Amino acid sequence: MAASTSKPDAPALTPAMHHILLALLEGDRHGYAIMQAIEVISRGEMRLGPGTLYTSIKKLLDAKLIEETDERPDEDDERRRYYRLSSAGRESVLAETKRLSRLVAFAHKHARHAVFA
Amino acid sequence: MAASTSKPDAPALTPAMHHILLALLEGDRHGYAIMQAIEVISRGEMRLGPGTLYTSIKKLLDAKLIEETDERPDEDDERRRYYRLSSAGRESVLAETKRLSRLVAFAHKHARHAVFA
DNA sequence: GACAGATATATCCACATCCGATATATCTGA
DNA sequence: TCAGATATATCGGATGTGGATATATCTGTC
Repeated sequence: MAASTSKPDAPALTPAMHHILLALLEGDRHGYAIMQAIEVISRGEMRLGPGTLYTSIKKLLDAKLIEETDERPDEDDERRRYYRLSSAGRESVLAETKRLSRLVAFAHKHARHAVFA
Repeated sequence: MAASTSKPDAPALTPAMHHILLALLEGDRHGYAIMQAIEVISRGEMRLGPGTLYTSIKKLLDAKLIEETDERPDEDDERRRYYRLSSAGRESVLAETKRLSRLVAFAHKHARHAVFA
């Protein structure tokens, strides 16, 4: 992955990592819920298998873009491990959003007669 | 790559393939020029090495998302091989743009106080 | 005309990423 | 009690990426 986010040496996001951060932008979630949220957010166009999901979570933890939280809702399944965005993770996903919005703008500029949602 | 474009069984685009199609949306180009255009379009955040570049071009040709053209400017370097978007390639890059614009909109919706370019 | 450096395509290999299968265990509802 | 969904985790194979290398041509300069 050659792409890097806006910060000088911010770790580049893979598509899987990007989607996980997006899911957490909406609120703290545990792994399995992140997987389901990604399917909803992407309208079923992005699906993470358990392999990609948990290895990506591990890498995001190592990069300190997400943190595991102690807080959990009442009557919760004790197997669940909850994650939240760190401030670096928030910056990272917003930088990636900015990067993608430039690509979208570029496509708009050069595509005539195209309709976008 | 689990993501698929809007068409029922359209081939999923890797980030490298996506950027190549974007470069060709601007106009017909040869391989090396595609590489340079991607660097400009992405503001240096995406760089394809020759390995990724030429293997991705080959896959796009196989998938019939791009075609090699005979037409070339006068006084041209004969080593160059020019490519253009097929109509399927055009649909594909616009579908990918639509997909990404939804992710951008999602991030906007859930990020407060964030500024986007 | 010789030369350097950018241009241009192409392939190889190592590494990163991704996906499905598998494993294990718990929760929920019938 | 049982089935199926939930939940985390790891493994191996397949795919994607990036840098090194190779070869050759073009351009400008001395």
